Amino acid sequence: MLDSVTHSTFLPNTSFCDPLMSWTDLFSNEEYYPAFEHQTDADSSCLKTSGIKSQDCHSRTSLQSSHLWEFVRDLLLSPEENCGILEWEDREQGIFRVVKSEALAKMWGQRKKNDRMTYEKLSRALRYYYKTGILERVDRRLVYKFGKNAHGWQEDKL
DNA sequence: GCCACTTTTCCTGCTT
DNA sequence: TAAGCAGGAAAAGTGG
Repeated sequence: MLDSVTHSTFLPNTSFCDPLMSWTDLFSNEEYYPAFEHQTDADSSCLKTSGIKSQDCHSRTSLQSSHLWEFVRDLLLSPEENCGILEWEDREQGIFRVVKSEALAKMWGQRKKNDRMTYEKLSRALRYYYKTGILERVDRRLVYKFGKNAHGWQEDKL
């Protein structure tokens, strides 16, 4: 069964659209760039590009998902937008890695309107998903795996 | 207002 | 030794 949140919005060549003027627009705003001083110019450029791109989008996107795991999933399914913040380790098994932990936390914080969000807090929330089967533990740092209760991440089910 | 669920916050301990 | 990550406990937020 398709996940209504994801599928229509991450088809190839589908422009990213930010629903709440959320993170992409926020990152296109210079006010938010100081938070990314630790990142490379390439990262900032990528984020800024995403924001510009979002302005002419045509459809609502999944990044309005209310749950953290959906937010993470949607970033993974939108490689143009995650700017290398997340990447698949094993796409078929649902194993992924957080490459830029601080950037991910910042995005989530913007999404939740919480500028005190850190990766430490975000990762704590992710670890709670182990209990519910949405995520499975992988014994490697910054590596997670979608569990049996996670949906919408499988390529052949999109 | 209550309840269930999710997320946030703080803290401690472990690993790299 | 320091920094980063994992997990326990409790509080806060949210929606039904």
